[in-house]
Amino acid sequence: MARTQALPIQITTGDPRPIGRQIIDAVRMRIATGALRPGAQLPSVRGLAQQLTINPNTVAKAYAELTAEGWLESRQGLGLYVAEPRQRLSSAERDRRMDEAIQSFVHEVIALDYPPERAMARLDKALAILDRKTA
Amino acid sequence: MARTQALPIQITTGDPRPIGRQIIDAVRMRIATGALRPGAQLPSVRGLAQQLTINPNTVAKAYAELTAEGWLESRQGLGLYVAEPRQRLSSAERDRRMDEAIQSFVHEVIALDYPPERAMARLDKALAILDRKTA
Amino acid sequence: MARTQALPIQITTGDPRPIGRQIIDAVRMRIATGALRPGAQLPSVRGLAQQLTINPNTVAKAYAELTAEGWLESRQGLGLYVAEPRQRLSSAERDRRMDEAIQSFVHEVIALDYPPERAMARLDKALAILDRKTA
Amino acid sequence: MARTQALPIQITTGDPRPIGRQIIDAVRMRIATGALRPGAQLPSVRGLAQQLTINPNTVAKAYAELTAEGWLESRQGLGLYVAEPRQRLSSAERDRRMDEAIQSFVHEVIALDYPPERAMARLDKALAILDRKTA
DNA sequence: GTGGTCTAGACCACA
DNA sequence: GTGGTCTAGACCACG
Repeated sequence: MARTQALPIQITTGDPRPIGRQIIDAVRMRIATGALRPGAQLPSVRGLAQQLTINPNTVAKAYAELTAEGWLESRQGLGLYVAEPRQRLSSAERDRRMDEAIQSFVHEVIALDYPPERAMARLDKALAILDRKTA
Repeated sequence: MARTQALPIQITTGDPRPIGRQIIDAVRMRIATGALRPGAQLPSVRGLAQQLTINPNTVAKAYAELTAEGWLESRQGLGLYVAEPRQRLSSAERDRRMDEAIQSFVHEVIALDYPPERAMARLDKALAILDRKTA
Repeated sequence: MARTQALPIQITTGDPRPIGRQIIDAVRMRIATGALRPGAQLPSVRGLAQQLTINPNTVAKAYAELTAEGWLESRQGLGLYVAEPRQRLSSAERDRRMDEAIQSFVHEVIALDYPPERAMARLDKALAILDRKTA
Repeated sequence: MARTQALPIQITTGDPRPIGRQIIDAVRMRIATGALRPGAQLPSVRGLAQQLTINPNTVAKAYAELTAEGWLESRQGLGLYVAEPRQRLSSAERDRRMDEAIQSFVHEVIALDYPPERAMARLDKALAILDRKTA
């Protein structure tokens, strides 16, 4: 019955990502950093939609993707909960997709003519939030 | 393996990027790594379109974006040439866009539950191609 | 330009599966049996929706899931194509999902009090379509 | 490991099935394997609901479906008992529903690109629990 | 109350 | 022309 304290998901109009993706990223981030632990309940589709003043279908679609990816699990009629962590993708697929992310990042560094060392330094700092999930 | 002066731009059907973006990325990459030096001439719109068997409009649009970004300059009636390097974006804008790229990368690391150190190591290796432009 | 001959996807109102799922199953079946080979183009979202007289969004969602699962890949502005086969899920995840399917089947055999040997025989026959993909 | 006469029905939150279905499946399984024999009494609606800490309505609905299917029979004021086995569905209907189950299984084998022989082997093993009801 | 599915129609990016 | 995203509102199953 008790919600998991606050889950202040925010959407930003200035953000280039579609709002569904913002929700997905935000939820994954909270799980990865330990702000949302396995078993925690998520805000209801309708509730979050109302809070963010967006369409419930957009929230439902985001939750559906997170469920398909194994981050959440639905308990019929009760709501959605954070699932136990499990390895869903094959190593090859993970490496393939990381390859794409790396290529994309490299292309952006080039496009901005950004100093590679500085890019690495900033990225290293940004990844620090994942260091310990026992936040 | 060593790429020299020619510009063997390849487009890959399996690539998730739209082909216009593939061209842009490829040209910027060649300039950034020194494979294309300032003053070098690019293949004509029609020539490249024919070579890649794609729509000339797609090539023209890619070249237009590269020109707008300051990578290329057109010499009327002669064709497109690699421009002298210059700073186009403000520092603030560059930092803002690098921020976006970093956030995007971090989100992918999270989504894949990829070991951050390994991601950094692979990225570092990928960025090595930019180390010295005097290749 | 040329479509891959006929792709007579059918939806049945009597089918208990939602129509989106019917599309997904049908496309996967055609790929698995070799009726659709890697590189083949699929009917357009709007085209298939019109042919089946259903909403284009339903088709789009089905195609999106097939793309997320790695069966299809989209080429911007050109359409959707059958992707090269690749192993996307980890072995553990595949075994876990097969476990669920087996449990579900066993429960149905029990519910119908169906002779297990006969169930196995019929299933064996149904799986025969996968024997050689070079149909 | 060996299950005897008690009826230690368990519901699992990680199970994708709704809990009402879990109850139905569990009871049918126990009857099919002989763990529950004709004439045996089932836990009361309220008792089971309390034991599983779920809504009594859910238990009542599950029992109602099992009664409708002919697995249980109610003796007014005394409770619910396992019924004598009887053929409820026509052969045609049983075959039709087995068809659906088979199709569903085949679709999952395809979706997972799971080796058919291995799927059959695992299923055969899972069905072994039904071999002799005189366990 | 919860999520899951479907329909309808709009707007955008890409080619 | 293509797919991708979002909104709006309806109906169903589950608890």
